[in-house]
Amino acid sequence: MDIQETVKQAIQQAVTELYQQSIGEVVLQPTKKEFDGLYTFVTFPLTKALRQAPAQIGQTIGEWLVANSPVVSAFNVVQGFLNLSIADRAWIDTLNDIAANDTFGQLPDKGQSVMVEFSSPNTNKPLHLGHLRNNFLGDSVSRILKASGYDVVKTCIVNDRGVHICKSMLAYQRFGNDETPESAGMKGDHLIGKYYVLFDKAYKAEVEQMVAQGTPKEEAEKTAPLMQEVQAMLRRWEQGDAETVALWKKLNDWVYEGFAVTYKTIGVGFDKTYYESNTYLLGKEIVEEGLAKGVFYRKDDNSVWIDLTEEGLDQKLVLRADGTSVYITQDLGTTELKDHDFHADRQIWVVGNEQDYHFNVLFAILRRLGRSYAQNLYHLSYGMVDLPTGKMKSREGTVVDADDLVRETTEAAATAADEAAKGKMDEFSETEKQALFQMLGLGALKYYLLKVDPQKRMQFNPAESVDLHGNTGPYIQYVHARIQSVLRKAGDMGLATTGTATATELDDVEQQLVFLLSQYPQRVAEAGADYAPSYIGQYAYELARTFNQFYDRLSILKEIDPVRLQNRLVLAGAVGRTIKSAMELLGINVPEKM
RNA sequence: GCAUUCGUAGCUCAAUUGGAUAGAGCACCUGACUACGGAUCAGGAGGUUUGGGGUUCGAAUCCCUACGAGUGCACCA
Repeated sequence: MDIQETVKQAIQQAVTELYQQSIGEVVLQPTKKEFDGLYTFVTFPLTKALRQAPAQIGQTIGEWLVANSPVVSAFNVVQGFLNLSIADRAWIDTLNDIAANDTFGQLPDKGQSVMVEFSSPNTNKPLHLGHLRNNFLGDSVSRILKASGYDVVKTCIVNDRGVHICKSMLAYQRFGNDETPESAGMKGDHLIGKYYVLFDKAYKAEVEQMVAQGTPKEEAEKTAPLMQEVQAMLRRWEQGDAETVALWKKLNDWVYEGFAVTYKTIGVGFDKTYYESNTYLLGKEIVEEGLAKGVFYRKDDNSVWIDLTEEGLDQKLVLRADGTSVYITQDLGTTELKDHDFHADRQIWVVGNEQDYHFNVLFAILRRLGRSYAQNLYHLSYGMVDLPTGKMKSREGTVVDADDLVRETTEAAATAADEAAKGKMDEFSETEKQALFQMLGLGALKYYLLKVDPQKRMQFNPAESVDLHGNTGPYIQYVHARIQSVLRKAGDMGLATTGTATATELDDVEQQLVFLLSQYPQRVAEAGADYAPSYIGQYAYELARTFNQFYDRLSILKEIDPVRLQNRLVLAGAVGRTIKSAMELLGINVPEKM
């Protein structure tokens, strides 16, 4: 059993014996650095039940613990805070348990499955910075849930049909001259994005001209010839017109080829991909069902609605007067489809917070319809990414392209390595170097986007995102490389780098390191429960930073006492593996050398 | 206008969910290298947690209010 659990039970027993009362769940917090001890028990909440002053309770329980618990070695009381020190022996046992555990951080199987939907791109333009936050979040949350003991299914729903792709198709038809990704020397997604921009320009010019000739702006936007043609094209697509469908397939395939390259580079993938062209007609049967159940109602014009004012929401249209479906109708259908396909115990959507209202409505409708899975749906809503110059706006060309960004961070890592590596990578081949630079660049980028609480809006500062110092991905990667270097050297010296630590005493910073290691499974569980990769990022940084302090204050290989030396090697190994594990939960790889 | 999220050091973010003197990084200043990897470490300076009220042993966190910002309020997706 771990130390924390042992201490909690000892406190419960102490209260029972000393006060003849039982308290509920005992909460321990890490002791603040300026005080002695590693665990703190707050006694204020007990004053009423135990009818004693907080400090007195702390003193009484503390004395009992030192006398009766083998793991508690000392205590001090500050006001209502009981700070507990733990015996070195207990920490060394803990370290050995961790070192011997090949799957440390992997929590027991929960026997439940979770479906995580993320990425979900449109096929009319390449991925940008906002998509990266979405992809990294979805990927990391999937990994964390898996480590938390869930069976995870990663899904993506590609928005491959509709007005937006028709705009690119029309522009390509007009101005494309049969250009291909090969002939243009562009990735397919970028090529199609180019035509999307071209459409927008031509369309705006038309509208402007009409306005100049006296047409009201709103009317011009609707009746501009290009817009009319796009609408006509969408209708032809929906009717299955062969030529239109062929063009649509050709352009979408180019986009998928481009996306595939990006996904491969950033290390993200899916177990199942849905295409909206296959699912956009779903949901109508559910509308029929809702009408029959009286959950929906039909207006005179034949449109179908639901009244959600009781839930604090509005009246919402679920089917148009002409019988066609809207966004929410589709989502009702796809949610049902996903449930049918996988029967997951929970469905999660990683979607930006601009759609908070949409998901409130979606979940409310499914509850009204009495779907058994409706209680287990969760919208992982994340904040927008701003630039130092303000919001990203595709119209104003201030969008940061994902491929460009990954390339730039990789180049920045290469530049930095020239200055910092000082010959450590001399034996690397050119491809090994490139692989390392990409690992570091991506590590910097992923860590930068994941260290912030997902729910919060965040600012993207390009200079900070490629920084290698301080609270960054490469800092943590560096510590891993550093540990591996020490272990390699120890191997060269003929020292055993695995095995059991037999020391009886620990330095403060060693104790602190083992304590941090022991917290890892709990942090994984919390990150899973809150869908918060940021917890893992902060943990990895704290562990790496504490290791650097340990490394600076105490020598490993120059330690003359063989018992202490062995202890430090086991400790370093365990820290290295835990850093690697934590970074994997963020989708970040760590190097052996850098 | 209605709904909703948010406001913490110069900047970017934390704060174990109501606990101790609010912590990190960047930037700035000062120290430590013929090194177990200095892509590091140690120290300094930097705060009325947007303002004002309230709840209690205790508030950045909960409630009210003012101000400021984001997002949503389509028969688009």
